[in-house]
Parts: sequence; structure tokens; C-alpha cells
Amino acid sequence: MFSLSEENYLKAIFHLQKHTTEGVSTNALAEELQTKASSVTDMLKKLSDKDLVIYVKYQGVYLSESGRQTALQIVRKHRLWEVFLVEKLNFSWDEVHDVAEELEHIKSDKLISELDKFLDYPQRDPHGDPIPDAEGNFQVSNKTLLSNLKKGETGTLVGVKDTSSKFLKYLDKNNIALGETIKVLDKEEFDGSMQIKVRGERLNVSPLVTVNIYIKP
Amino acid sequence: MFSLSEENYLKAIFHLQKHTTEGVSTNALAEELQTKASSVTDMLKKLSDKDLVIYVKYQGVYLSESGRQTALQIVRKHRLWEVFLVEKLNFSWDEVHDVAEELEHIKSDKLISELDKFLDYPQRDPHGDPIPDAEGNFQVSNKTLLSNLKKGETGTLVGVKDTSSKFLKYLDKNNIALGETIKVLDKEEFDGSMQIKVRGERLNVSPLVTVNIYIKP
DNA sequence: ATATAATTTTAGGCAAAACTAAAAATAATA
DNA sequence: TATTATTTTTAGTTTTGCCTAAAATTATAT
Ligand SMILES: [Mn+2]
Ligand SMILES: [Mn+2]
Ligand SMILES: [Mn+2]
Ligand SMILES: [Mn+2]
Repeated sequence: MFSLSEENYLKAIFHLQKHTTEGVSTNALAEELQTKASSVTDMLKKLSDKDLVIYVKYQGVYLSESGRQTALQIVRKHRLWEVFLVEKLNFSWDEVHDVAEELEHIKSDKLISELDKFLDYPQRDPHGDPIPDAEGNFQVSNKTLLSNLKKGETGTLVGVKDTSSKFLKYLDKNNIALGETIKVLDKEEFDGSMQIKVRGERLNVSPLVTVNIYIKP
Repeated sequence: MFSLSEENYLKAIFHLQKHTTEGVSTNALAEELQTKASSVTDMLKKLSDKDLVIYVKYQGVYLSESGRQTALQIVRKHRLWEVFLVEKLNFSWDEVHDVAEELEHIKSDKLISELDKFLDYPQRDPHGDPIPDAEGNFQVSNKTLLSNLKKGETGTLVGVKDTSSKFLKYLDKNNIALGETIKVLDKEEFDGSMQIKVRGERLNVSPLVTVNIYIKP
């Protein structure tokens, strides 16, 4: 079907265009994929020839419908494998990403549908992200960043924006996990840092932390 | 570590040298890997430069000790994944090979050691082949081909030589499975075909079948 | 022992996916 | 608007793994 590289590009475009209506820039893709802008341009031409993206020189790139579907299936595989690693193989949520990055490229419809069944059709991955079904549909939950909560407000942690091992380990260390209730005890208007309560514990968190935690009020 | 292609070559050499003391020929590798002899020569030079094989022009190729260890780890991964697919994901033994062929290249020590644990340290894969441990050690059982049995002798089916989907489906159709007891009712000396008894059923099998079934007396 | 056949290697090339350096286009600023 | 800065594309290479065709080597058969 598609090469490993093509699949990684489609997924990267999918993630980058999620929070904007603009086309995804060459530089943004180069950054995301840890490669050079000129390499990105090369690949965008190829993907465009295959009608997986809509690409106009200098104007950024958009996923076509077939490109989006392809990307969604890779995301589906990535997140199902992450669930498998955590639920069945004792991986912690900060260890799964790199392995899932490889597993997501295994080509077998039966493999992924049986894995889905084996895991009992999970709706979310270990980081709280939704898992698309075989048709590419997935739940969009109305979450907001912790930084948007006001003093005195309470919510449940439903996801993380930064899924780096560093950040996830920081959360582990402070007993902050998916599903935990978080209350904003105080908010410093000057820099956005917060004092929060989790599991009965008071904790001061920097603004960088508050913009990487998703909350459902 | 090593590329997908290098790993496939090492595994192919490992399998081809198993039943001979001679070096593995270029043509045999080309046949096994569905590629051209000239491509094989190219790769053998590269593997030789990396000291994974001992290669003398026109003289065939042998695995070095490090090459053998690498091959054994790929075989280990291949067979563990095959067990996973059959035991956990409802694959039949004729469906696992191609997917395992991809999964065997995923790079993660933790993944494979946890998978081994999750499967409860299986000793054999769905085709009866032994699974090397993390150190590359594996059981060698004293099996023989069904074709070597004489009239009246009995044994247990412990493995298959041909693991093609076609052959495995033939066995399924005739209720011949791993662990089954087989008795040689009659043997035609002219062409080696046999009349055997499996699960109380009489069955005539061609010589091609008898040389692809491993028996433990 | 020669001639013929089969196997294996070399030589030259191609496609994918990356790179560097230079040119072109767009965006930002004075 | 003109100039400068940034972004993006093009041009030209590199590496890996494969190919075909031709040459070299080894095996087989008169
Ligand atoms: Mn990937
Ligand atoms: Mn995730
Ligand atoms: Mn393989
Ligand atoms: Mn097997």
C-alpha cells in the first residue's frame, strides 16, 4: 500500500492540521518529522501525485479525503497498540510511543480488527486520546486546557497534550493520572502558574504544565 | 541496529544452513528471498563487511557467531509473534506467517521479553518449531520425517516442514494437527505413499505429504 | 581434456528517501 | 514602497537495495 515514510508524513499532516484551518507548512512538517524542509517538499510532491494531499507550492498542504482516511487508520493502529502495550505488556504510558510508532505500520486488517476485539474495543489510548474505529470515526470530547480553568473550578483530567516521556514522568511523580479530579485552588494571573489539589495533595504547577493537561469540567 | 533487509538475509541463511554443513549458495538465497542472485551477492558483501557472515567468493556463505545470534533473535521474535497471533488473536496456523514476517522486525527488548512472559514462555510455535530464549538457546527434539516410519509404526505429529498455507489447510481438512497420533497402516515401497490412521480415520497420503510431517516415535 | 552448462560476480543503472547549497518566492519591516 | 528576513523550492548528491546484461568462475558431460 503506502511506504513507511508516506504513512509517517500523512499522520504528521493529520496531527498538525488538527488545530488550524490553514494549510500545514513545510517547515512545521520538517520540525515534526525531524527532517529537512527540502525533503518535505520532495515528499509532498509524491503524496500530491497520489492524490493523498492537496498541495500548492508555497501555500502549504492539506489532506485529501483519502489521505485523511489513511491517516486515521494509522492513528487507529498506533493507539490500539499503545493500549495493548499498557494493558497487556506492563508498559507505562511514557514508554509506549516509540514502539507504537513502529507497530502502527504493520499491514494486516485481520491483525488490527482482532487486536481491537482482544482489547475489548477501547475508546481511548493511555494518554486519553480517542481511538478511531475501522471507518475512521471517533469521539470528540469537549475538553479544555487546565490553563483555561479559573480559581475555584474543578475538573477531571482526560488527556495530555504533550506526550513526551519527560512530561509523563513528571505527572507520575506527582500522582497526576488520567481520571484524576483536579481543583484549582489558586491561579497567579501574572504568569498563569497554578496551585491545584490532586488526590488531596496541594501542588504548584508552572504554566507549561497547565497548557499540557486536558480537563473535562 | 540492522536493516529489515539485513535481518531477512541473516534469517534466510540461518534456515538454509540448518540442514547442511556446506556454505549456503547465492542461488538458494535468491530463491528463498525471492530476489536475484546479483542482489544477493551485493548483500553478502555488506554482511561480510559487518562480520555477520563468512563469505568467500564462489564458495557460499556461513553465519558468523554474531550473525547466528542475530538470526536466532529474529527467529525468536517471529515465533513468539506467531504464538500470540494464534493464542490471543484467533489466527489459524496457516495465516500467521506473513504478519509475523513483519512483526519480527520491531525493535524493542522490553516488547519481546514482556510478550514472552504474557504468553507464559511458550517452548514451541504453532508449527511445532522451537522458540529460542533470550540467550539464543532452544530445545532440539529428536524428530523424524513421517516418510521414515515403517509399516506398523506409530508416532506423534510434532511439526511440519512445509509451513505454506496450502499444506497447512490440507492438514486441517484431514483433521491432522499437532500432537495427533499417527499410525502407518501400510506403506507403498514403489513411491513411498502411505495409508495412515489419524483420529481413528484411515487416510491415504502422497509421498510429498510424508516428507513434510515431523514425527516423534 | 574440452566443450558446454550452470552458477556467481561485476558493471552500470534506477528508485526511494534522505542531504547540502543555492535560487526563488513570500512575508516582515523600515 | 523598497529592503531585508524568512520560508520554500530546485538542483545536484548520497545511500540502500534492487535490477539487467555481460563477464568470470565453477561444475558437468561428452
Ligand atoms: Mn511511524
Ligand atoms: Mn497516545
Ligand atoms: Mn521478515
Ligand atoms: Mn512457524
